[in-house]
Amino acid sequence: MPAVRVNGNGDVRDRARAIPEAAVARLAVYLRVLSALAEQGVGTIASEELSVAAGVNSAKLRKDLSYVGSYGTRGVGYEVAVLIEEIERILGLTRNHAVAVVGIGNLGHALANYGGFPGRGFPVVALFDVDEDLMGVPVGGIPVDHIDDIPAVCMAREVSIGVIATPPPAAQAVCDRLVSGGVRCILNFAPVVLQVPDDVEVRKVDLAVEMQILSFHVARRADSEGLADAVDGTEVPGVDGVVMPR
Amino acid sequence: MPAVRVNGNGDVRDRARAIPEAAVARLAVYLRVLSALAEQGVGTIASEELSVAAGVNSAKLRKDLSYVGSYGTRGVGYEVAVLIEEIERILGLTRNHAVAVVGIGNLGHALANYGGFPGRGFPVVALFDVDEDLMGVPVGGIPVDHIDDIPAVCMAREVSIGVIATPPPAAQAVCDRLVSGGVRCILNFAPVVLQVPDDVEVRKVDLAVEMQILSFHVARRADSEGLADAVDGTEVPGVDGVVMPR
DNA sequence: GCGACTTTGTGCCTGCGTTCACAAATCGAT
DNA sequence: ATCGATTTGTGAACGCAGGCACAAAGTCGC
Repeated sequence: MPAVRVNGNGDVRDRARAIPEAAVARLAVYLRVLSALAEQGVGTIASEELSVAAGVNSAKLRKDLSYVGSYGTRGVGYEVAVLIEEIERILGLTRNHAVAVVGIGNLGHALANYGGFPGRGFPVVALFDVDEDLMGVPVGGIPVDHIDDIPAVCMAREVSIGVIATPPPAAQAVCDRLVSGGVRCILNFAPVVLQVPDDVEVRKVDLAVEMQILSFHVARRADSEGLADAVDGTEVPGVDGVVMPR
Repeated sequence: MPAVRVNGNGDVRDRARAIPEAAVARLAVYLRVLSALAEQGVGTIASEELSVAAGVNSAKLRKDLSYVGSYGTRGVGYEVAVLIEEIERILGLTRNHAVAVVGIGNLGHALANYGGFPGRGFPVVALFDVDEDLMGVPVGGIPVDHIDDIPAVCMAREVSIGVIATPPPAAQAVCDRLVSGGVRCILNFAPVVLQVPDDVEVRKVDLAVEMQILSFHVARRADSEGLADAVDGTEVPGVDGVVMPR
């Protein structure tokens, strides 16, 4: 995080910088909800209603939207079309972002076929794998290249987002090649902590971690119940073998 | 979120409650790194080294571990085996958690075949879909049931974690059925904001949102560069693509 | 045109998570 | 047995994000 900003007049760059990551994630959600509303022909919506649909507090929603700018009308609400446009602008969705997928296994295959990629605006322009048998084979219309060619191909096709869907051991090497190919944003599905230069942005999607977090919650619940029983003495008859190790 | 706790003496339940969600996610990462270390025959490790491998600050790592308990030896470090055991205990990984996967499309298929599910301990015990052609067909060894049977089957097989991999329109209905089947933890891959009772825990994995966040970062970079040029008037002629922000 | 009503935008407070920095604990060498 | 080196565990400070609540702003009805 850079130093404190003393500005008062927020130019675009400062404002963009200032948007908290959490808010950006929510903006993407708002955008989806708004798109659905637009399709239903809704022209205007109030923060209260939108916030419910997005599953957040209405004050938070308004604050998030204020990062984007002031596009609401007091006493009325927000114009859906305008909001969509502005959020897309902030998120950089008015421009296309070339995507490269590395690792054409189960997941990579699914990604490559995901028809233009979620939400559109993310054309897949390159696929990579180590498997010699896959070389040149078109998957979802794009031929697979060898991972050794990552830097050259990414550079040539101006890839801005790299998706890593390889087995864990290959991930770091692949990541390094993407970086040397000029890719500064990476989406990592491999269960590995990637080491990258400061100016590279990595987002990870980690199934195992998600499952374990849920496991924690399951365990926590079981603990509470178990202890509650112990504390208030309420014997729950039909629990069927739920014994707590502490 | 329940009310504030006035505790001061931390019994197990409170401690479990007290672990911040972010810390839980990191514990899962530490666990993975530790497992790798154990396989390499490492017996003891210091917080500093472990923190680097996990990509976090060493103070944060120690604090995270302190939520689990005091299992380090000052002047030496942590015993890998002990740490693994304790983290597994806290995350509830000493017990199996039955998983149900709903939506046997591209992703659902991949998940069902994921051999015991990431990291093990998460046996898939039920599969569901709407497609009549899939009924009874075994995928990864488990026959597919109809989504109408979700409540009954989940109840019977004591499913504790439900995974939603359906198209967006079906997600909420599926979710409702899982909940009525007693499932309290849900992993949602559908790009939809699920509405659930307070006592149900939902984690979402949203590809479109991840891509859009990355898009934001790409755009932010582009903006900075563009504005930097505009502001200081420095025309960058032959940069050949590599421009450093900052 | 004016007043009542609605809804935005935001200043301020609160609380949580991160980071710092140091005392306590342990080990190994002398 | 004592001292120095090392590393943990945590109290305290800090900073950021979330939530409340209200003033500003605009609409609609009369």
